[in-house]
Amino acid sequence: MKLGEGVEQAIHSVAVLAGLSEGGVLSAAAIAEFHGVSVSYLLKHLQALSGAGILDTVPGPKGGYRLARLPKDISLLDIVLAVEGSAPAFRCAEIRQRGPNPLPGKYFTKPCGISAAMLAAERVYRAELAKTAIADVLADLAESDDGSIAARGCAFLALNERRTNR
Amino acid sequence: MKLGEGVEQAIHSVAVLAGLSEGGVLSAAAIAEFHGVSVSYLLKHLQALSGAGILDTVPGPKGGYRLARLPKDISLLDIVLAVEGSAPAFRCAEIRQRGPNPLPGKYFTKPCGISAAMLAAERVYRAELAKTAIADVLADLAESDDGSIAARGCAFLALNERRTNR
DNA sequence: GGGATCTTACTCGGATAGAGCGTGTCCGAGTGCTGAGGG
DNA sequence: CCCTCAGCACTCGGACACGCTCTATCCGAGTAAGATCCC
Repeated sequence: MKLGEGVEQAIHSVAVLAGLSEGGVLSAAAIAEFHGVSVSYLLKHLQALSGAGILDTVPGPKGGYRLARLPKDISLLDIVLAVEGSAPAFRCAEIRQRGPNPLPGKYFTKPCGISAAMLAAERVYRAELAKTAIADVLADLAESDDGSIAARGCAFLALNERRTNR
Repeated sequence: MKLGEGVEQAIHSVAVLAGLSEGGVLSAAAIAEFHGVSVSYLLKHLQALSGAGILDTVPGPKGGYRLARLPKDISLLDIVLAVEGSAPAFRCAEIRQRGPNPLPGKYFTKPCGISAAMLAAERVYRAELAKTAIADVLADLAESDDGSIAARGCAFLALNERRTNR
């Protein structure tokens, strides 16, 4: 029951990317510097997000990343699944079918009740994450912020945002 | 986002232990054989359950494990937390406070909205697990079972259950 | 002066080492049973 | 025959290697910008 550290980096990266204007991109190096993390490592997760269709990439000089969808259409679940993989956390190995005197498989047509309960809890978890979009997170932040955090973000964007003709 | 393999073993072990009669115990070796898993490894998790107050241990020859509470008072969450630890899956490292131009900490009195959303989802997950008790799992199994699975379990218990005077 | 072309520098992308944690195993401490010996 | 006591075998408990995933890093392929050269 542990989430990798890259999840936090990925979510924050998406949040920052949500702040740039139409047609603007941000290089991975800039995002990494803003968060004080390793560039190479952040790239790994940005690539995962790109592969999942959450981010678009612009290659070449003056290239970088930008959102592929609107912030309101990117949920936390999308990001978590892209980075951590979509495999369920609980995997039933059907150990009840092992042991010295295993029953024929026909008696185990119904999935294990334990597995069902665990997966049900996981569905609830994912549903909760799916309810929260990046746009919601930004809205909550703007509400509690007196302007300082937003100002720092804007200053960073003004310095590092790149316009692209595509 | 991954649960250890021991969680499944632990839950099934508790389910088996729920089937023995008042005052009966089951050795770790018997449980491991029934599930076809390593004895030494299962012991690790049984000890965790014991330390969490879910199981009682009876030392010495003819000793073993038994439930410390009624099956209806043991939730899946109890078992998962005992085996996996109670630390939250998502840990906020506050990377938004890092980087080249960090703001003073006083601007970050409110917890990170991202962290709040992730932890909220986790609370929902745990609440769902807490709703399901071992007794519920056994009841569901008895409902879909034609008797074969229960019969195998009873045969195993009759062979390996030990009476203790304590 | 304008346009095409070549070089160049910068970007992302995938393949490659190292660390931490889960997995699997082992040996030691503790305890109740069991048998022998004495009363 | 019954009680006491010592030995013992079996149990759980904690300490010890191994493998895999996550973390962190490097080098290579691709591309658009910019300078250069020709018309």
